[in-house]
Amino acid sequence: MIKATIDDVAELAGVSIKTVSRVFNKESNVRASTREKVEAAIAELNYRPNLSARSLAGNKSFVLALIYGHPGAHYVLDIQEGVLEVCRPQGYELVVHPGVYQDKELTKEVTELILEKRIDGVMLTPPISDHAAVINSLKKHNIPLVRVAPTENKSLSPYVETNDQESSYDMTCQLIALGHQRIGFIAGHPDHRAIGLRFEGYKAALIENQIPIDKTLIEQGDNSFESGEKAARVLLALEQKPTAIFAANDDMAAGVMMVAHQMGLKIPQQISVSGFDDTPVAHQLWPGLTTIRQPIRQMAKKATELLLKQIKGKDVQLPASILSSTIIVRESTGKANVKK
Amino acid sequence: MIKATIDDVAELAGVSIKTVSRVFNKESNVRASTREKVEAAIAELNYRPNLSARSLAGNKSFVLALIYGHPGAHYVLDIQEGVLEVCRPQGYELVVHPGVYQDKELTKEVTELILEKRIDGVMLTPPISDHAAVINSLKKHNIPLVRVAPTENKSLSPYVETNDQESSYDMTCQLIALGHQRIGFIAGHPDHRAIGLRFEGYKAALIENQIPIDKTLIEQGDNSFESGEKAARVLLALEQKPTAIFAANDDMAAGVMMVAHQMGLKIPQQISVSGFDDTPVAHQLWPGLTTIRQPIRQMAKKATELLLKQIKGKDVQLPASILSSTIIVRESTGKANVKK
DNA sequence: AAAGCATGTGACAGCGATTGCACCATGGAT
DNA sequence: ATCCATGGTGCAATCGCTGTCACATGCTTT
Repeated sequence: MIKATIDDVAELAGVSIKTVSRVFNKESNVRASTREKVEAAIAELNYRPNLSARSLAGNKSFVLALIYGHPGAHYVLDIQEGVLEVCRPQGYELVVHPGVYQDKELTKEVTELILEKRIDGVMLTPPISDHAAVINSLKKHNIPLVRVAPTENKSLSPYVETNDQESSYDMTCQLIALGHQRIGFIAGHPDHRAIGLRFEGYKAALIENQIPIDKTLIEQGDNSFESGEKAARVLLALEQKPTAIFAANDDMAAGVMMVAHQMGLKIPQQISVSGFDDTPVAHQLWPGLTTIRQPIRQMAKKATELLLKQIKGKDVQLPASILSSTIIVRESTGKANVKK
Repeated sequence: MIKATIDDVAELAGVSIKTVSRVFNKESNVRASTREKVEAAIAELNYRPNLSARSLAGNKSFVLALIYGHPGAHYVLDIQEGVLEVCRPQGYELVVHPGVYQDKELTKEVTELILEKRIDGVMLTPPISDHAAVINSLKKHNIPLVRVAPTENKSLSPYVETNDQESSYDMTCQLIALGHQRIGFIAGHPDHRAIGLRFEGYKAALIENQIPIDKTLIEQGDNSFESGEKAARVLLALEQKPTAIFAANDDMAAGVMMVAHQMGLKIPQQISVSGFDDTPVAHQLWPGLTTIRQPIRQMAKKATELLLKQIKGKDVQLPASILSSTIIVRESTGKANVKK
């Protein structure tokens, strides 16, 4: 099956190639009857335009780039598949690029990629969605940009986000409602600003409930399992142990559970644990981890729509949509075990 | 920074564009002095050929496709990044396509993708590496193909694989050495043939050690955590319980551990558990899961090299390289607790 | 009835590379 | 001295599409 070209279609339909082009690109000023003729010819020949020719002539590539940091394989893959789901049907292809936030070369890497591949639009995921140098370079080259969950300079580009802060506020309130007063918090990696908001939610809930914020209950993690373990060892060695620990992501929460198990603490009877992200590990742990699920795929889909709109020259309004996360209650949280 | 074209380079170097093209494509019959002049001009202008133009004229796309099934996010992402690491420096881009093995449309989907995007080469990962219809279609269209861990029709294309069977043989032997005689096995999803080999390794080890194969100790799973749970409930309810359970992947092993915990069985004192894959969950479980680590990224890199060789018209010899997996011993396995 | 204006369509020139072929040196074989 | 491979180089066509612009056509408007 050799591919038909625009000339074949034009000949079959008895029009010029320009008209075929117009029909294919849904331009206006084509008579309905002509359009139908052309469409029939397209269908009959199973015509697909040659992408390279299109790009070359039109100076577009029909390729989007997804620059991702590494907040976890499921997150990345979910985003990736969400993007594909939206962009493929619209004739756009996706190129992925794993980037390291701390890498000095990142900006150069991304810029080269964009220039060489003539990328039409770029999506940035956390933590790179807050990478100022990358964003600036993209803006300078005038590349349409959309960001997932940025926390800074939100006016620089359209974006999508979730109500992380609110969710962690809710989660904290829920723990308080279970009778917990000493709630430990393990913060995420400082580079990853979106995760930082989770800490704000925690604080807000304590304040709202007039529980003093005790700095000894707050540990800095870096999103890794190991950092969760380390923080848990500190928190659970306190004279006045917390009765609950809220980790800013599931991996760190898993670390907490590991330490609790090793110390022979019963979850949730002696210590409640909750996480954030609802990664698969959350329900594979024992007991199941109470956590917060983000609508990752939806965010990606929404973001892709915003990006394509920009590319097509439509105005995109800020601020972009906020999608809601959900608390998933499992067995790792329970009533506080307060000594009388 | 506006991109230089081949004409700019030719002018600066004082040669024709044809010669620039020859230099860039490392063709022969260029005088060394000319080559140097051109290379200097390329460097000075920071010239990068326009991909679209190259594709159009040369009828190549410089794009590879990775068609992946879903054996787990880490596996997929590892493969993906391994491929990128090799193909990018050689000027090839990657397009990813999540495919569902059971999807009737998969072959059509892949074929369309290949035809529309003029993909230069395709990589298939398990379980799609054994999808006969997809492979046939690719062969029919004469697209260079490489497969990761195929189990059937290995002569159809170059491939890479690991010694899954041998590793699970080793793992089983190790359990036997710890005194286990009743070793349960939870098999993987039947579509995923590579995982099937793991069962063969288990059987071989038993036979070698003259332990009768007891069908009641063998359960069918489907790679999911839940199927591991279900299988474990059956195995651990047996009158003659196994003293160890070997699951064909980590997720199922995690399910086993969950059930064991729920039943109050101590791991590994009362029941040893081992998995396969060394996914992150393996060391986040408590106790840490003894498992087998595959060199996923290396496989991807090797496979990409094989693919690019084919594309460039070099002969690739079968069979392809076998990379070794490693047993990772953690705390979930221990001496058998045999009743006297 | 003439002018003006949208609407519909096609001819043709690129886009920036590759590729086939012609051409010119050069040096060894005859 | 002549011829012929052979290495080295350039001209011009080509890939399949889009964008510009000119040109028809049919309808209002005066």
